[in-house]
Amino acid sequence: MDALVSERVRIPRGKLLYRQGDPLTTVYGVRFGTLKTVLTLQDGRSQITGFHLPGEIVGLDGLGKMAHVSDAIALEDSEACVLRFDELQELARELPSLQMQIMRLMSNEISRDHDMLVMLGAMRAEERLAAFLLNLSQRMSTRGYSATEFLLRMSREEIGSYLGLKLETVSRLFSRFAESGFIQVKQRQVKLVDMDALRQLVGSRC
Amino acid sequence: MDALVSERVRIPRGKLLYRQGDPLTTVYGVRFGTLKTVLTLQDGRSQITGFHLPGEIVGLDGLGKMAHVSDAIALEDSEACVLRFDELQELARELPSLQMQIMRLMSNEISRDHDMLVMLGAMRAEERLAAFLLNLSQRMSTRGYSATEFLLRMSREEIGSYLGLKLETVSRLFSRFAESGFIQVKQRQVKLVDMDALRQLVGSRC
DNA sequence: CGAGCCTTTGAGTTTCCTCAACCTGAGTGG
DNA sequence: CCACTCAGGTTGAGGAAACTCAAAGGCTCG
Repeated sequence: MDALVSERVRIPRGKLLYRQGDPLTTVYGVRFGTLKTVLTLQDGRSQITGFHLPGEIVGLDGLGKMAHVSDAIALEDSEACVLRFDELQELARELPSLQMQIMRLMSNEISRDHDMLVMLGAMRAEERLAAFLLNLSQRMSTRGYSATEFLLRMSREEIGSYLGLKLETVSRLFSRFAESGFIQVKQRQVKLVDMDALRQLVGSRC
Repeated sequence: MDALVSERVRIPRGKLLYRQGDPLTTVYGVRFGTLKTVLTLQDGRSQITGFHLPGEIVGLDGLGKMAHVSDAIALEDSEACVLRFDELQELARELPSLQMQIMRLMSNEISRDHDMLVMLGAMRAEERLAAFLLNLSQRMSTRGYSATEFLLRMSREEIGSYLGLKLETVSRLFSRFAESGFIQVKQRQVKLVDMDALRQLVGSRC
Protein backbone atom coordinates (compact mmCIF):
# COMPACT_ATOMS: atom_id res chain seq x y z
CA MET A 1 0.00 0.00 0.00
CA ASP A 2 2.77 2.37 0.91
CA ALA A 3 4.35 1.77 -2.46
CA LEU A 4 1.46 3.63 -4.02
CA VAL A 5 2.14 6.86 -2.27
CA SER A 6 3.82 8.79 -4.98
CA GLU A 7 3.69 12.10 -3.21
CA ARG A 8 2.09 14.13 -0.51
CA VAL A 9 0.32 17.43 -0.51
CA ARG A 10 -0.11 19.95 2.21
CA ILE A 11 -3.42 21.74 2.32
CA PRO A 12 -3.41 24.92 4.39
CA ARG A 13 -6.52 25.67 6.36
CA GLY A 14 -9.38 26.82 4.16
CA LYS A 15 -7.75 25.68 0.91
CA LEU A 16 -9.17 23.13 -1.50
CA LEU A 17 -7.64 19.73 -2.12
CA TYR A 18 -9.89 19.29 -5.13
CA ARG A 19 -12.89 20.96 -6.60
CA GLN A 20 -16.27 19.80 -7.86
CA GLY A 21 -15.87 18.98 -11.55
CA ASP A 22 -12.11 18.40 -11.49
CA PRO A 23 -11.15 15.38 -13.56
CA LEU A 24 -10.42 12.50 -11.24
CA THR A 25 -6.99 10.96 -11.66
CA THR A 26 -6.15 10.60 -8.00
CA VAL A 27 -7.78 9.87 -4.69
CA TYR A 28 -6.31 10.93 -1.37
CA GLY A 29 -5.57 9.46 2.01
CA VAL A 30 -5.75 11.97 4.81
CA ARG A 31 -2.40 11.99 6.58
CA PHE A 32 -3.08 14.51 9.28
CA GLY A 33 -5.55 17.32 9.79
CA THR A 34 -9.22 17.39 8.96
CA LEU A 35 -11.06 17.87 5.70
CA LYS A 36 -14.66 18.48 4.81
CA THR A 37 -16.32 17.48 1.56
CA VAL A 38 -18.98 19.86 0.33
CA LEU A 39 -21.60 19.41 -2.34
CA THR A 40 -22.95 22.62 -3.81
CA LEU A 41 -26.18 23.08 -5.73
CA GLN A 42 -26.69 25.42 -8.67
CA ASP A 43 -28.54 27.87 -6.48
CA GLY A 44 -25.64 28.14 -4.09
CA ARG A 45 -27.01 26.04 -1.28
CA SER A 46 -24.51 23.50 -0.11
CA GLN A 47 -24.35 20.50 2.12
CA ILE A 48 -21.34 19.03 3.88
CA THR A 49 -21.33 15.33 3.08
CA GLY A 50 -18.50 14.37 5.40
CA PHE A 51 -15.71 15.30 7.77
CA HIS A 52 -12.56 13.32 7.15
CA LEU A 53 -9.93 12.43 9.71
CA PRO A 54 -6.47 10.92 9.25
CA GLY A 55 -6.56 7.44 7.78
CA GLU A 56 -9.65 8.04 5.70
CA ILE A 57 -9.77 8.11 1.92
CA VAL A 58 -11.43 10.97 0.09
CA GLY A 59 -12.38 11.26 -3.56
CA LEU A 60 -13.87 7.83 -4.14
CA ASP A 61 -17.31 9.24 -4.79
CA GLY A 62 -16.23 10.74 -8.10
CA LEU A 63 -14.91 7.52 -9.54
CA GLY A 64 -18.07 6.66 -11.43
CA LYS A 65 -18.00 9.92 -13.38
CA MET A 66 -14.21 10.13 -13.39
CA ALA A 67 -14.65 13.63 -12.01
CA HIS A 68 -14.91 14.92 -8.48
CA VAL A 69 -18.46 15.57 -7.41
CA SER A 70 -17.66 17.63 -4.35
CA ASP A 71 -15.15 20.13 -3.03
CA ALA A 72 -12.65 18.92 -0.45
CA ILE A 73 -11.54 21.68 1.89
CA ALA A 74 -9.12 21.65 4.80
CA LEU A 75 -10.55 22.67 8.16
CA GLU A 76 -7.04 23.03 9.56
CA ASP A 77 -3.59 22.75 8.06
CA SER A 78 -3.59 19.21 6.73
CA GLU A 79 -1.65 16.76 4.67
CA ALA A 80 -2.84 14.06 2.32
CA CYS A 81 -1.05 11.42 0.35
CA VAL A 82 -1.81 11.16 -3.31
CA LEU A 83 -2.95 7.84 -4.71
CA ARG A 84 -2.80 7.77 -8.50
CA PHE A 85 -5.92 5.98 -9.49
CA ASP A 86 -4.48 4.22 -12.53
CA GLU A 87 -1.62 2.83 -10.47
CA LEU A 88 -4.05 1.79 -7.79
CA GLN A 89 -6.10 -0.08 -10.34
CA GLU A 90 -3.02 -1.65 -11.84
CA LEU A 91 -1.79 -2.89 -8.52
CA ALA A 92 -5.22 -4.13 -7.51
CA ARG A 93 -5.13 -6.42 -10.50
CA GLU A 94 -2.09 -8.22 -9.13
CA LEU A 95 -3.05 -8.01 -5.52
CA PRO A 96 -6.54 -9.34 -4.91
CA SER A 97 -6.40 -8.36 -1.27
CA LEU A 98 -5.99 -4.74 -2.31
CA GLN A 99 -8.91 -5.05 -4.66
CA MET A 100 -11.00 -6.37 -1.80
CA GLN A 101 -9.73 -3.61 0.43
CA ILE A 102 -10.83 -0.92 -1.99
CA MET A 103 -14.28 -2.43 -2.30
CA ARG A 104 -14.51 -2.68 1.44
CA LEU A 105 -13.63 1.00 1.76
CA MET A 106 -16.26 2.00 -0.74
CA SER A 107 -18.84 -0.24 0.81
CA ASN A 108 -18.14 1.28 4.20
CA GLU A 109 -18.63 4.71 2.75
CA ILE A 110 -22.00 3.66 1.34
CA SER A 111 -22.91 2.22 4.70
CA ARG A 112 -21.86 5.42 6.47
CA ASP A 113 -23.90 7.47 4.05
CA HIS A 114 -26.93 5.32 4.75
CA ASP A 115 -26.50 5.98 8.44
CA MET A 116 -26.44 9.66 7.64
CA LEU A 117 -29.64 9.27 5.64
CA VAL A 118 -31.31 7.77 8.69
CA MET A 119 -30.00 10.62 10.76
CA LEU A 120 -31.28 13.31 8.42
CA GLY A 121 -34.49 11.55 7.60
CA ALA A 122 -35.63 10.09 10.87
CA MET A 123 -33.93 11.92 13.74
CA ARG A 124 -34.71 15.13 15.53
CA ALA A 125 -32.13 17.89 15.93
CA GLU A 126 -31.20 16.84 19.45
CA GLU A 127 -30.61 13.26 18.42
CA ARG A 128 -28.56 14.28 15.41
CA LEU A 129 -26.15 16.35 17.45
CA ALA A 130 -25.83 13.63 20.09
CA ALA A 131 -25.12 11.07 17.37
CA PHE A 132 -22.60 13.41 15.79
CA LEU A 133 -20.70 13.90 19.03
CA LEU A 134 -20.67 10.19 19.81
CA ASN A 135 -19.48 9.37 16.32
CA LEU A 136 -16.70 11.93 16.53
CA SER A 137 -15.74 10.63 19.95
CA GLN A 138 -15.50 7.11 18.62
CA ARG A 139 -13.36 8.18 15.69
CA MET A 140 -11.06 10.24 17.87
CA SER A 141 -10.53 7.35 20.23
CA THR A 142 -9.66 4.91 17.44
CA ARG A 143 -6.98 7.42 16.45
CA GLY A 144 -5.50 7.43 19.90
CA TYR A 145 -7.05 10.65 21.10
CA SER A 146 -9.30 11.06 24.08
CA ALA A 147 -12.82 9.83 23.49
CA THR A 148 -14.26 12.35 25.89
CA GLU A 149 -12.38 15.54 25.27
CA PHE A 150 -11.51 16.99 21.91
CA LEU A 151 -11.37 20.08 19.79
CA LEU A 152 -13.98 20.56 17.10
CA ARG A 153 -12.24 21.50 13.90
CA MET A 154 -15.46 22.82 12.37
CA SER A 155 -17.67 25.82 13.04
CA ARG A 156 -21.25 25.69 14.30
CA GLU A 157 -22.34 26.50 10.79
CA GLU A 158 -20.40 23.57 9.36
CA ILE A 159 -21.84 21.20 11.94
CA GLY A 160 -25.24 22.55 11.02
CA SER A 161 -24.67 22.00 7.34
CA TYR A 162 -23.59 18.44 8.00
CA LEU A 163 -26.59 17.72 10.22
CA GLY A 164 -29.16 19.57 8.17
CA LEU A 165 -29.62 22.28 10.80
CA LYS A 166 -28.98 26.01 11.11
CA LEU A 167 -26.03 27.28 13.10
CA GLU A 168 -28.30 28.90 15.70
CA THR A 169 -30.00 25.57 16.31
CA VAL A 170 -26.64 23.87 16.78
CA SER A 171 -25.51 26.57 19.16
CA ARG A 172 -28.69 26.31 21.20
CA LEU A 173 -28.33 22.54 21.39
CA PHE A 174 -24.77 22.84 22.66
CA SER A 175 -26.01 25.19 25.35
CA ARG A 176 -28.86 22.86 26.21
CA PHE A 177 -26.61 19.81 26.41
CA ALA A 178 -24.23 21.73 28.65
CA GLU A 179 -27.08 22.89 30.87
CA SER A 180 -28.28 19.31 31.20
CA GLY A 181 -24.80 18.28 32.24
CA PHE A 182 -24.23 15.99 29.26
CA ILE A 183 -21.23 17.92 28.00
CA GLN A 184 -19.00 20.87 28.72
CA VAL A 185 -18.33 23.34 25.93
CA LYS A 186 -15.96 26.22 25.72
CA GLN A 187 -15.95 27.42 22.15
CA ARG A 188 -14.76 24.47 20.11
CA GLN A 189 -13.33 22.55 23.02
CA VAL A 190 -15.82 19.87 23.95
CA LYS A 191 -15.86 17.45 26.86
CA LEU A 192 -18.36 14.62 26.91
CA VAL A 193 -19.34 14.24 30.54
CA ASP A 194 -22.27 11.85 30.34
CA MET A 195 -21.92 9.70 27.26
CA ASP A 196 -24.68 7.37 28.41
CA ALA A 197 -27.12 10.25 28.45
CA LEU A 198 -26.08 11.07 24.89
CA ARG A 199 -26.49 7.46 23.83
CA GLN A 200 -29.91 7.40 25.39
CA LEU A 201 -30.82 10.52 23.47
CA VAL A 202 -29.92 8.82 20.20
CA GLY A 203 -31.60 5.58 21.09
CA SER A 204 -34.75 7.08 22.53
CA ARG A 205 -37.95 8.02 20.70
CA CYS A 206 -40.54 5.48 19.81
CA MET B 1 -21.20 -10.51 -16.97
CA ASP B 2 -24.00 -12.87 -17.88
CA ALA B 3 -21.76 -15.82 -17.06
CA LEU B 4 -21.97 -14.80 -13.45
CA VAL B 5 -25.68 -15.25 -13.14
CA SER B 6 -25.89 -18.57 -11.40
CA GLU B 7 -29.58 -18.35 -10.65
CA ARG B 8 -32.57 -16.11 -10.30
CA VAL B 9 -34.98 -15.55 -7.49
CA ARG B 10 -38.54 -14.37 -7.56
CA ILE B 11 -39.60 -12.11 -4.72
CA PRO B 12 -43.35 -11.81 -4.28
CA ARG B 13 -44.69 -8.43 -3.28
CA GLY B 14 -43.96 -7.62 0.34
CA LYS B 15 -41.39 -10.39 0.77
CA LEU B 16 -37.74 -9.92 1.70
CA LEU B 17 -34.84 -10.59 -0.61
CA TYR B 18 -32.44 -10.32 2.30
CA ARG B 19 -32.54 -9.14 5.84
CA GLN B 20 -30.42 -6.78 7.94
CA GLY B 21 -27.68 -8.91 9.52
CA ASP B 22 -27.75 -11.74 6.99
CA PRO B 23 -24.25 -12.86 6.06
CA LEU B 24 -23.37 -11.46 2.68
CA THR B 25 -22.33 -14.02 0.10
CA THR B 26 -24.29 -12.64 -2.80
CA VAL B 27 -25.40 -9.37 -4.27
CA TYR B 28 -28.36 -9.03 -6.58
CA GLY B 29 -29.23 -7.45 -9.87
CA VAL B 30 -32.85 -6.40 -10.13
CA ARG B 31 -34.35 -8.13 -13.15
CA PHE B 32 -37.86 -6.77 -13.07
CA GLY B 33 -40.08 -5.26 -10.43
CA THR B 34 -39.17 -2.76 -7.74
CA LEU B 35 -37.42 -3.16 -4.41
CA LYS B 36 -36.92 -0.91 -1.45
CA THR B 37 -34.02 -1.08 0.97
CA VAL B 38 -34.84 -0.20 4.55
CA LEU B 39 -32.58 0.56 7.45
CA THR B 40 -34.14 0.03 10.87
CA LEU B 41 -32.94 1.47 14.17
CA GLN B 42 -33.07 -0.32 17.50
CA ASP B 43 -36.05 1.73 18.57
CA GLY B 44 -38.06 0.63 15.57
CA ARG B 45 -37.80 3.78 13.53
CA SER B 46 -36.79 3.07 9.99
CA GLN B 47 -35.67 4.88 6.91
CA ILE B 48 -35.92 3.81 3.30
CA THR B 49 -32.48 4.30 1.79
CA GLY B 50 -33.43 3.54 -1.77
CA PHE B 51 -35.93 2.34 -4.36
CA HIS B 52 -34.39 -0.03 -6.88
CA LEU B 53 -35.50 -0.53 -10.44
CA PRO B 54 -34.48 -3.16 -12.98
CA GLY B 55 -30.81 -3.01 -13.89
CA GLU B 56 -29.68 -1.81 -10.52
CA ILE B 57 -27.54 -3.77 -8.09
CA VAL B 58 -28.55 -4.15 -4.48
CA GLY B 59 -26.56 -5.44 -1.53
CA LEU B 60 -23.27 -3.66 -2.18
CA ASP B 61 -23.57 -1.62 1.01
CA GLY B 62 -22.99 -4.66 3.20
CA LEU B 63 -19.75 -5.68 1.57
CA GLY B 64 -17.54 -3.97 4.12
CA LYS B 65 -19.03 -5.86 7.01
CA MET B 66 -19.71 -8.97 4.92
CA ALA B 67 -23.27 -8.77 6.23
CA HIS B 68 -26.32 -6.99 4.92
CA VAL B 69 -26.98 -3.71 6.67
CA SER B 70 -30.54 -3.23 5.45
CA ASP B 71 -33.64 -5.17 4.52
CA ALA B 72 -34.50 -5.47 0.84
CA ILE B 73 -38.23 -5.80 0.25
CA ALA B 74 -40.20 -6.18 -2.97
CA LEU B 75 -42.77 -3.47 -3.66
CA GLU B 76 -44.33 -5.63 -6.35
CA ASP B 77 -43.70 -9.15 -7.59
CA SER B 78 -40.09 -8.95 -8.67
CA GLU B 79 -37.18 -10.99 -9.85
CA ALA B 80 -33.49 -10.62 -9.18
CA CYS B 81 -30.47 -12.45 -10.44
CA VAL B 82 -28.03 -13.74 -7.89
CA LEU B 83 -24.39 -12.74 -8.16
CA ARG B 84 -22.17 -14.87 -5.96
CA PHE B 85 -19.71 -12.46 -4.52
CA ASP B 86 -16.73 -14.80 -4.44
CA GLU B 87 -17.19 -15.63 -8.13
CA LEU B 88 -17.58 -11.98 -8.89
CA GLN B 89 -14.34 -11.22 -7.15
CA GLU B 90 -12.59 -14.09 -8.87
CA LEU B 91 -13.69 -12.99 -12.28
CA ALA B 92 -12.84 -9.37 -11.57
CA ARG B 93 -9.26 -10.49 -11.02
CA GLU B 94 -9.01 -11.72 -14.59
CA LEU B 95 -11.14 -9.08 -16.14
CA PRO B 96 -9.96 -5.58 -15.22
CA SER B 97 -12.90 -4.00 -16.98
CA LEU B 98 -15.25 -5.82 -14.64
CA GLN B 99 -13.24 -4.65 -11.68
CA MET B 100 -13.57 -1.11 -12.93
CA GLN B 101 -17.24 -1.63 -13.54
CA ILE B 102 -17.87 -2.73 -9.96
CA MET B 103 -16.01 0.25 -8.60
CA ARG B 104 -17.95 2.52 -10.88
CA LEU B 105 -21.21 1.04 -9.61
CA MET B 106 -20.22 1.54 -6.01
CA SER B 107 -18.98 5.02 -6.67
CA ASN B 108 -22.25 5.90 -8.31
CA GLU B 109 -24.11 4.65 -5.31
CA ILE B 110 -22.00 6.86 -3.06
CA SER B 111 -22.66 9.75 -5.36
CA ARG B 112 -26.40 9.06 -5.35
CA ASP B 113 -26.37 8.87 -1.57
CA HIS B 114 -24.65 12.23 -1.40
CA ASP B 115 -27.37 13.71 -3.55
CA MET B 116 -29.88 12.28 -1.09
CA LEU B 117 -27.96 13.88 1.77
CA VAL B 118 -28.30 17.24 0.08
CA MET B 119 -31.98 16.60 -0.41
CA LEU B 120 -32.61 15.67 3.21
CA GLY B 121 -30.25 18.24 4.63
CA ALA B 122 -30.84 21.30 2.51
CA MET B 123 -34.20 21.05 0.75
CA ARG B 124 -37.71 21.82 1.82
CA ALA B 125 -40.52 19.28 1.59
CA GLU B 126 -41.82 20.68 -1.68
CA GLU B 127 -38.41 20.56 -3.31
CA ARG B 128 -37.78 17.03 -2.12
CA LEU B 129 -40.95 15.68 -3.66
CA ALA B 130 -40.32 17.52 -6.92
CA ALA B 131 -36.78 16.13 -7.04
CA PHE B 132 -38.10 12.67 -6.28
CA LEU B 133 -40.61 12.77 -9.11
CA LEU B 134 -38.07 14.10 -11.58
CA ASN B 135 -35.56 11.46 -10.58
CA LEU B 136 -38.12 8.71 -10.96
CA SER B 137 -39.15 10.13 -14.31
CA GLN B 138 -35.59 10.09 -15.51
CA ARG B 139 -35.05 6.52 -14.39
CA MET B 140 -38.29 5.34 -15.97
CA SER B 141 -37.37 6.92 -19.25
CA THR B 142 -33.91 5.32 -19.38
CA ARG B 143 -35.72 2.01 -18.97
CA GLY B 144 -37.90 2.68 -21.95
CA TYR B 145 -41.01 3.76 -20.07
CA SER B 146 -42.74 7.07 -20.36
CA ALA B 147 -40.94 9.90 -18.61
CA THR B 148 -44.17 11.70 -17.88
CA GLU B 149 -46.65 9.03 -16.90
CA PHE B 150 -46.00 6.17 -14.56
CA LEU B 151 -47.30 4.13 -11.69
CA LEU B 152 -45.79 4.64 -8.28
CA ARG B 153 -44.94 1.29 -6.82
CA MET B 154 -44.67 2.71 -3.31
CA SER B 155 -47.19 4.10 -0.83
CA ARG B 156 -47.31 7.69 0.41
CA GLU B 157 -45.82 6.47 3.64
CA GLU B 158 -42.89 4.88 1.83
CA ILE B 159 -42.27 8.01 -0.18
CA GLY B 160 -42.35 9.91 3.09
CA SER B 161 -39.88 7.59 4.72
CA TYR B 162 -37.54 7.98 1.79
CA LEU B 163 -37.84 11.77 1.77
CA GLY B 164 -37.79 12.26 5.53
CA LEU B 165 -41.42 13.41 5.61
CA LYS B 166 -44.69 12.14 7.04
CA LEU B 167 -47.27 10.53 4.79
CA GLU B 168 -49.75 13.36 5.37
CA THR B 169 -47.19 15.86 4.19
CA VAL B 170 -46.54 13.83 1.06
CA SER B 171 -50.25 13.55 0.39
CA ARG B 172 -50.77 17.28 0.83
CA LEU B 173 -47.90 18.01 -1.52
CA PHE B 174 -49.36 15.76 -4.20
CA SER B 175 -52.62 17.63 -3.87
CA ARG B 176 -50.87 20.96 -3.98
CA PHE B 177 -48.84 20.02 -7.06
CA ALA B 178 -51.99 18.83 -8.76
CA GLU B 179 -53.82 22.05 -7.84
CA SER B 180 -50.95 24.08 -9.27
CA GLY B 181 -51.20 22.10 -12.47
CA PHE B 182 -47.72 20.61 -12.22
CA ILE B 183 -48.95 17.03 -12.15
CA GLN B 184 -52.04 14.90 -12.32
CA VAL B 185 -52.53 12.24 -9.69
CA LYS B 186 -55.06 9.49 -9.40
CA GLN B 187 -54.01 7.18 -6.63
CA ARG B 188 -50.59 5.92 -7.59
CA GLN B 189 -50.91 6.84 -11.22
CA VAL B 190 -48.93 10.01 -11.79
CA LYS B 191 -48.63 12.22 -14.81
CA LEU B 192 -46.04 14.97 -14.92
CA VAL B 193 -47.70 17.82 -16.78
CA ASP B 194 -45.26 20.65 -16.23
CA MET B 195 -41.80 19.27 -15.70
CA ASP B 196 -40.21 22.68 -16.04
CA ALA B 197 -42.22 23.93 -13.10
CA LEU B 198 -40.99 20.98 -11.09
CA ARG B 199 -37.42 21.64 -12.13
CA GLN B 200 -37.82 25.24 -11.13
CA LEU B 201 -39.10 24.15 -7.75
CA VAL B 202 -35.98 22.10 -7.16
CA GLY B 203 -33.64 24.74 -8.47
CA SER B 204 -35.24 27.66 -6.68
CA ARG B 205 -34.48 28.99 -3.22
CA CYS B 206 -31.54 31.28 -2.60
C1' DC C 1 -5.33 46.48 19.66
C1' DG C 2 -8.69 46.64 16.33
C1' DA C 3 -11.50 44.20 12.60
C1' DG C 4 -14.02 40.62 11.43
C1' DC C 5 -15.71 36.26 12.17
C1' DC C 6 -17.86 33.10 15.19
C1' DT C 7 -21.00 32.29 18.78
C1' DT C 8 -24.76 33.03 21.87
C1' DT C 9 -29.32 34.36 23.00
C1' DG C 10 -33.98 36.32 22.30
C1' DA C 11 -38.45 37.08 19.85
C1' DG C 12 -41.45 36.00 16.35
C1' DT C 13 -42.54 33.11 12.27
C1' DT C 14 -42.76 29.18 9.21
C1' DT C 15 -42.82 24.57 8.19
C1' DC C 16 -43.93 20.34 9.06
C1' DC C 17 -45.88 17.11 12.42
C1' DT C 18 -49.65 15.13 15.27
C1' DC C 19 -54.10 13.80 15.95
C1' DA C 20 -58.41 13.01 14.15
C1' DA C 21 -62.06 12.35 11.01
C1' DC C 22 -63.48 10.99 6.76
C1' DC C 23 -63.09 9.15 2.09
C1' DT C 24 -61.88 5.70 -1.57
C1' DG C 25 -61.15 1.52 -3.85
C1' DA C 26 -59.87 -3.31 -3.89
C1' DG C 27 -60.77 -7.59 -2.14
C1' DT C 28 -64.09 -10.87 0.46
C1' DG C 29 -67.85 -13.40 1.87
C1' DG C 30 -72.71 -13.77 2.27
C1' DC D 1 -74.00 -9.20 -7.06
C1' DC D 2 -73.86 -6.35 -3.34
C1' DA D 3 -72.63 -5.06 1.25
C1' DC D 4 -68.69 -5.12 4.18
C1' DT D 5 -64.05 -4.58 5.55
C1' DC D 6 -59.75 -2.74 5.69
C1' DA D 7 -55.62 -0.64 4.13
C1' DG D 8 -54.27 3.37 1.99
C1' DG D 9 -55.20 8.13 1.05
C1' DT D 10 -57.07 12.88 1.84
C1' DT D 11 -58.10 16.86 4.48
C1' DG D 12 -58.52 19.93 8.55
C1' DA D 13 -57.16 22.06 13.00
C1' DG D 14 -53.88 22.84 16.29
C1' DG D 15 -49.18 22.43 18.07
C1' DA D 16 -44.15 21.70 18.22
C1' DA D 17 -39.73 21.99 16.24
C1' DA D 18 -36.66 24.42 13.83
C1' DC D 19 -35.90 28.66 11.11
C1' DT D 20 -35.32 33.74 10.41
C1' DC D 21 -34.06 38.05 11.87
C1' DA D 22 -31.75 40.74 15.10
C1' DA D 23 -28.54 42.28 18.57
C1' DA D 24 -24.73 41.78 21.40
C1' DG D 25 -20.59 39.58 23.22
C1' DG D 26 -16.11 36.93 22.65
C1' DC D 27 -12.04 35.05 20.03
C1' DT D 28 -8.52 35.08 16.86
C1' DC D 29 -5.42 36.85 13.84
C1' DG D 30 -3.20 40.09 11.51
